[in-house]
Amino acid sequence: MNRREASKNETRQLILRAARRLFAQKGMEESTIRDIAREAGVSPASVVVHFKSKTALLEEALNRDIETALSELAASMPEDLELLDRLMHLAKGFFRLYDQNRKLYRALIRHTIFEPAGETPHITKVSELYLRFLSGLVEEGQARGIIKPEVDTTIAAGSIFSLYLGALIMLFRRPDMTVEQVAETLAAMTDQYLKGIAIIEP
Amino acid sequence: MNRREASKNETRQLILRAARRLFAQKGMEESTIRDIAREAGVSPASVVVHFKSKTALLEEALNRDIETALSELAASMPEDLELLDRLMHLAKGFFRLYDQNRKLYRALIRHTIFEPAGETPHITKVSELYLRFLSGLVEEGQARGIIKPEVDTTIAAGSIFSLYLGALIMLFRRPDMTVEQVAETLAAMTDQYLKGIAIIEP
DNA sequence: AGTTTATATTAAACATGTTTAACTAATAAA
DNA sequence: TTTATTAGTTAAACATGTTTAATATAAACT
Repeated sequence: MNRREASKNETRQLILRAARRLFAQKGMEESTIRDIAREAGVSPASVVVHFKSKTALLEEALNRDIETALSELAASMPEDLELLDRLMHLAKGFFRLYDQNRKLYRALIRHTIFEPAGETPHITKVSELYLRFLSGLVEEGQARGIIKPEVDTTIAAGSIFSLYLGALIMLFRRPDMTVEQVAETLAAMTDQYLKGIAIIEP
Repeated sequence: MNRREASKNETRQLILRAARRLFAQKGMEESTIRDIAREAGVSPASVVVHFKSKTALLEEALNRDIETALSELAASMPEDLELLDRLMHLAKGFFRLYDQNRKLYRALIRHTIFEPAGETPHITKVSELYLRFLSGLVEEGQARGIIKPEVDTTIAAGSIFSLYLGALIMLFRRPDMTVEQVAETLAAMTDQYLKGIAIIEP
C-alpha cells in the first residue's frame, strides 16, 4: 500500500471513530459534520470527501455492530427449538441491538430502508443475508416436514421479514414499549402466519 | 370568524395550494420553502409559522388525497369477493395512489412512519383507520365462519398491515417494479398468511 | 375615541449539509 | 534529479431549513 493510500485510510478511520463516538453519544441530528470533523482532527470537507454524505457516514459507522450482531445471532441460533422460537431468536437479537440507541438506529433505518439497493450497500447486504437466512430456515422446515412443501420460500422469507419490519416500526414509534412487548407482538403475528388464520375445508 | 383569523386562513390556503403544486411538480427536496413562499406570495418565515416544518407541510399537503383515496376505497369495497381479494382491493388502491408520484409519497412515508403518533397526526389517523378497517374485515370473516374464531383480530390487522408495509417498501425501493407486480407479491404473502405455511397435525 | 394588547407577518440572522476551487504533497514521468 | 501529474486535503462559498427579533395591524379594553 502507498504512503498516500495509507494516510488516506488513516484519516478515514479517524473520521469513522469520531463519528461512532459522537453519533452514539449525541445522536445523528445533534452530531454535525463540523463536530465530527473537529473530533477527528480533519476538515468538514474531508468528511464529505471520504463518505459522500452524512447518511452514508452513519451507515458506515453502524455497519460493524450490525454485521457483528447478525453473525453472532446466526452462530448462536438454537438448533433444537421450533421454528417460531428460532425466528424470534433472530428478531429479538436485532431488537436488543436497536434498543441500545433507538433514536440512532431509527435514523439509520429511516434513511436506508426506502433507498434503491445501490445507495445503501451495507444495509442492503444485511437485509439480503437476513432474507436468505429466513428462506433457509423455511426450507429446512420443509425438509423436516413441518412446513408445507408447496410454499414458495422466497415469498415466505418476505412475509416473515415484513412482519419483523412491522414490529420494528412499532419499536421505533412507541418509546413506551419494551423490547419484550414488541417481541411478544411479533411472536403473535408470526404464529398466526405459521398456522394461518383461515379455516381450511379439507 | 375574525377578520384576522380569516386572513390567516387565507394565507394558510395560499401556502397549501402553492405547496401542493410545487411538491407535485418538482418533488419534496427540489421544492424549497423559499420557492413555495414565492409561489404563494408570502415570506418564507410565514410558511414555517403556519406549518411548523417542511415535513409537516408535506403531510398537510398530501393528506387530502390520501383521505379521499381511503374513503373511496372503503366505499367501493366489493362485498361479494373473498377476503384476500378485498384486502388486495385496499392495498392496490393505495399502491396506485402512491404510484402517481412515488418519490413524493416515499418522502412522506419516510418522514412519518417512524415518528411517534403525536408528531404526524394525519398519517397516524389514516393508519389507524386502515387498521380498524382491517380488523373489521377479519371480524366479519369470523362472523361468516371463514376465519378461526380464536384469532386475535387486532394482531391479525397488525399482521396484514405489516405485510402491506413490506410490499410498500418494495414499491418505493424498486422503481423497476410495477404496481401489479408488487401487488402480486403482496397477494402471495397474504395468501400464505391466511392459509398458514405450517403443517398442522389434526 | 384613544390606548393597550395580542397576533399575523416578515426581514434578517443562524446552523448546517454540501459544493467548489485552491493548495499541498506524493507519485510517475522525463 | 527535475518536472509533471495525480490525488488527498481544506478554506471559503453556497443552499436551504429554521429561529429570532422587529413591525404592523386587528382586536380588546378604558
